Amino acid sequence: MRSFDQGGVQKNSSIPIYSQVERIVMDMIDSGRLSPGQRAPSERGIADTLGISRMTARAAMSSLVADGYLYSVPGKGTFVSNPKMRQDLLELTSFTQDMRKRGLKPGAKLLELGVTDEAPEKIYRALGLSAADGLLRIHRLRTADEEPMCLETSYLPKDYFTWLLEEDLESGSLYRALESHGVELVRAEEHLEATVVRETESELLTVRVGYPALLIERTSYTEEDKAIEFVKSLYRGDRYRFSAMLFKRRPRRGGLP
Amino acid sequence: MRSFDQGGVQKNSSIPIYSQVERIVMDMIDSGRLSPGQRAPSERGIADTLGISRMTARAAMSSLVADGYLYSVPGKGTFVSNPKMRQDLLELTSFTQDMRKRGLKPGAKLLELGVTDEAPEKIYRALGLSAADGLLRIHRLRTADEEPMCLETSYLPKDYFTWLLEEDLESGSLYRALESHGVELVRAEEHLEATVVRETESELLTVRVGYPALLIERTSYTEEDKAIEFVKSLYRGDRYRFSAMLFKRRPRRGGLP
DNA sequence: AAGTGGTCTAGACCACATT
DNA sequence: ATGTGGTCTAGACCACTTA
Repeated sequence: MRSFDQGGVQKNSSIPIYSQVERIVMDMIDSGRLSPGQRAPSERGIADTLGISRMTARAAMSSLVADGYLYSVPGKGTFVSNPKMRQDLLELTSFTQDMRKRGLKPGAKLLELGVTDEAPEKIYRALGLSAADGLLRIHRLRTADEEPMCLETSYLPKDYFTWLLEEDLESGSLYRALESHGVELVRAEEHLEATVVRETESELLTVRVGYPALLIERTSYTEEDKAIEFVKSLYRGDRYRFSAMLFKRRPRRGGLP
Repeated sequence: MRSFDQGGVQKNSSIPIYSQVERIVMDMIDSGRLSPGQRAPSERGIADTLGISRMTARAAMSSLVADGYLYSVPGKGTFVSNPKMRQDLLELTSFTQDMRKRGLKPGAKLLELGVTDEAPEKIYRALGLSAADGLLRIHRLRTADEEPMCLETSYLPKDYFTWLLEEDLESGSLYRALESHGVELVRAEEHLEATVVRETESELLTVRVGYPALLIERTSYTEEDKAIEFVKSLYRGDRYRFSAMLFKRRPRRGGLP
């Protein structure tokens, strides 16, 4: 357990001990002191060195296994995963974060911000509203490195978010604005389909009519499963690529042995 | 804890108790005895009724929370998630399974099956091979309800899979064939982008040139992180829609309080 | 024989919600 | 005051791998 000598955990911190242990192990991975394929400290080793219970050490390691950073082999140990496998390929991010992660500078040009009564019925349904409810519509051209990337139209229930009309949505992220008002989106359902650029969109995206484009519809939810936002985004096909990691479903046992 | 009266757990089964509890709770959800939004049995309640430790009951419930079937609210209880939230929207499936899930009848027309020396360098890299290695190429037109759905080209390392040349890949699934030979793919990385149908593809997909299409590239891996298969699929834009569920990354605390 | 992850127990204290 | 999930402890037994 030499590798653990340097750091310890604070037992009376507001941060759970297992979280502190997760961080310690992640730091070992990120700093390269633990390489892919290499064996991570054992649960008992961590517990002894840090003076904590094995179950607490195990909670930390299990969490890292669940997130794909480590994998465990019964009888042998816990090992560091291949980096490719632990890429967060399906994280809920804002356009701003997404572009930054791709190494591009995000930007926005506000095209429309207002209240509307007319929207496809699908949108009311996604937000759990009736056609009588008002909607806030935010229409923006999103840029990456100052070049047009996508056309984005967001819909939110008007009643809760009228304050958004006062917000600066060109320089700041909509998600940041929501969070600073205590609204946190934790889940989203996305549907992607291929389409082509139409005349009204052609000029704004600076590509010719008929150019390939990715149409993404996203419905975002809070922790309490309340739908807050419906976004329709039209990405230039030549500039945007969507990545995902798929996993085979873990069979849930418990039937007949 | 009335709701638990009927079933019990077998303490000496080879199936872990927490797995049995997971199954019991899932059955309550699937059968409708527990509805979305409703409170699930408490950890202590489960423990008392089934005569197990609370930590074991908690392991079951935490697992169901992690998988999105339940969500917990500290101080209040654990509740059944909205069904939409627990759809396995990003499961690794074969074309065959995917179409069946969409209620369509899958089919395949074998266009080419053979060994090749010439493939884009990207494919060798994805499979961890060198250009000197031989590749198996399977080119198929995939249909759904007898209508063209996508053009699919699969590449596999030749050395391990020459037996595939004898396989019936029109009526059967490639994944099924692999599994029956002990090769199980458990993870895949997918990249999606919008494109348009070109002349060579137009006739096979029975859509005109310039029609929107979704290009999907998938690299599939075994449990041991060995890349087995690279697939390039061109889906008709009007027939195929890709769905995904995104989650906000759980912040990993542990820095300064 | 020693070490490992996987499972399980019977308690405990906390912050928070509800009543 | 009671019940809830969240965290933590100090043990235990098992099946497995490695030496």
